[in-house]
This record gives sequence, C-alpha cells and structure tokens, in this order.
Amino acid sequence: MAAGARQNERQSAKHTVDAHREHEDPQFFGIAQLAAEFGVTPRAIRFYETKGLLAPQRVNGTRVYARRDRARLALIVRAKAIGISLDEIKHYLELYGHHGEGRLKQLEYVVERSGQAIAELEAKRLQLEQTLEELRHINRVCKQKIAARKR
Amino acid sequence: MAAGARQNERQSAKHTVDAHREHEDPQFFGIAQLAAEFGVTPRAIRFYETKGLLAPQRVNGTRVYARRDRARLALIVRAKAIGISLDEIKHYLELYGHHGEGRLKQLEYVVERSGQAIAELEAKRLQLEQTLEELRHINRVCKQKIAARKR
DNA sequence: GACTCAACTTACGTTTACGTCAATCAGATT
DNA sequence: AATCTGATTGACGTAAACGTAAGTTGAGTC
Repeated sequence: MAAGARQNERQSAKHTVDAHREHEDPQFFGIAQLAAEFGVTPRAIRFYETKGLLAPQRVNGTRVYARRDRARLALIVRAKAIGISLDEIKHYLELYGHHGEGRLKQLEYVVERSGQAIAELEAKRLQLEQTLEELRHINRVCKQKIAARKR
Repeated sequence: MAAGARQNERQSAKHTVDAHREHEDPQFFGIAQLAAEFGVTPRAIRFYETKGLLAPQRVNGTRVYARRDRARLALIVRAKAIGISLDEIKHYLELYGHHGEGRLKQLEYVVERSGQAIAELEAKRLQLEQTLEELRHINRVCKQKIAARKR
C-alpha cells in the first residue's frame, strides 16, 4: 500500500521539487495505487468505470484519479462488502454527486431517494443483528457445555 | 403467506381430525408454502438443496420440510440478504447442526468458528453503519438546503 | 534507438445464483 | 377412466462481477 507511493517518489529525479510536496497529501492517484489501497484489482476498477461508477480524467490515455474519485471508490468498496450490487451502488453515487447544487426539485428527489436507501440499509442491519445474535447464542452455549465437562 | 396454509386446510375432508389440529402449529411444510413465506421461488429452494444447504425428507419423491428445515431456510434467506454467499452460508449451517452433541474437540471447534463468524459480521456491520451515516448526512444537508430556500 | 514496464483495449472464459422450458409423475377431482 | 393440479428432474439459458490472455501504446532508462 504505502510501498506503491514510495515507488512513485523514486521515479522522479527532481529531488528539490519532491521535497516541498513531501508533506502535502497527494492530489492524484494511479490505478494500481488505488487498487492496492482498497484491496481490489485494477481490472475491477476499470470494470467499475465501464459500468459508469467512475470517470477519472485521462492523461495520454492513462487514468488519473482525483480525491473525489478516490472517495467514490471507497464508497463502492464499502457498499460491495455490505452486499449491494453495482447497479444499486450507482444510484447511491448519484446521490453523492447531486446533493450540492441542483434546484429545489432535485434536492427533494435526493431527500426521498436517500431516505429510501437509509430505510433499506437499516432493514439489512436488522437482519445482520439477528444473525449475529444467533451466532452469539451458539457461541455462548458451546462455551457453557465445555465448562460443564471440565468440572 | 397465511393464504397458503388456508388452502391446505381446505383440501382435507376430515373436519373432525382437522379440528383438533387447528390450534397446533404445523409440523411439516410444502415447498410452495415455504417459498411464499420467505419470498423466494421453489426453484431457489431446490437449488439450495443441490448445494447441500437443505435436506428435507421425501414422501414419494415430494419434499417435506420439518421445522428444523424451515429454520435453516430462514437463516439462509437472512444471510443472503446480508450479502453472504451460499458457500459461506453452508459453513454457518454446519455450526447450527453441530452445537448440541459432539465431543469436546467438536465443541471447541464450533466455538472458534462461530467466533470468527461473529467477528466478520461485526466488521460488516461497521461498514454498513459508516455508509448509513454518510447517507444520513446527505439527507440532513439536503433538508437544510430546502428549508433555507423556503425562507 | 532498443529496451523495459506499467497501463490500455479487446475478447473470451468463469463462477454464482438462479430462471425457463419440457417432460414426467403422483394424487385428488369429476 | 380421464383430467387436472402441483411437484420433480434434467437441460439449457442468463445476468452479474470479474479473471485471464494477447497484443498495443506511451513514458522513461540505458
């Protein structure tokens, strides 16, 4: 992860220029860099792009990701871990994109959609907590039985 | 859901026998019944069986599900909603199966595995709550902006 | 200027989780 | 006996989410 950043530093010969950038957090990121950071493959990131979830700038064809893109990828990865499909994630991302500007109609739409999304996720959290509770029960019971045998 | 149970009652002509069973909860279930109850298709339930997640008794080839099978299906559906693969769910189910009997070694294994499962689910819950928090933030901000415009 | 090397595209393959017929068959109904 | 309903077993299809291989290109390195 941090190793990827180190390699990029080495590539540049301008020590002096690098020196004054050393303490800023980076503005842009490469695909391999992000892939390593979020534990996904570059292939996956390009795939997300074909699905319209990401749209990084290009420099001579090479993808260059800004911090906004990085944040979007972070949300994609989290949402995937929760078990949300890429199609649904696309809707989430649209909420992220449009909640700054927009006219009243737009804002009201975002409120409604995000409200729905929140409700769905809370339902999912309920399922998760029920399952967790059952597993904790099993764990508890087994520990008790083990303790009982050692007496 | 409850409509499925009603249909089965109607099929029997022995009113007297039915009458004394009326107030017991059913022992067995058909595939269409369970499918309706849990919001999945019969095809899906059969598919889970081919994957070794269910093993109902057969009566002349017809699948008959006991309450234990019903409970397993409930867990399958919940786990799927959380975003767990059928392969992983299989492991969960094995915990459910083996935490009653078994020798000490077995019990200790179940404790360890269920402990892992709990840790993983708690991690997932964290991701979910982070995402929820961000959505709530968006929702809040948009509502404020709308309120600001109406002034 | 040849070489390296990462990143790009295109195309096809794979796994998971089912859906969709089609044919069959057991019971219940008429 | 004929029919109808509901369930079962293949066989095949499909959509999502990538993996893999093959060939190309642009930017620095020797």
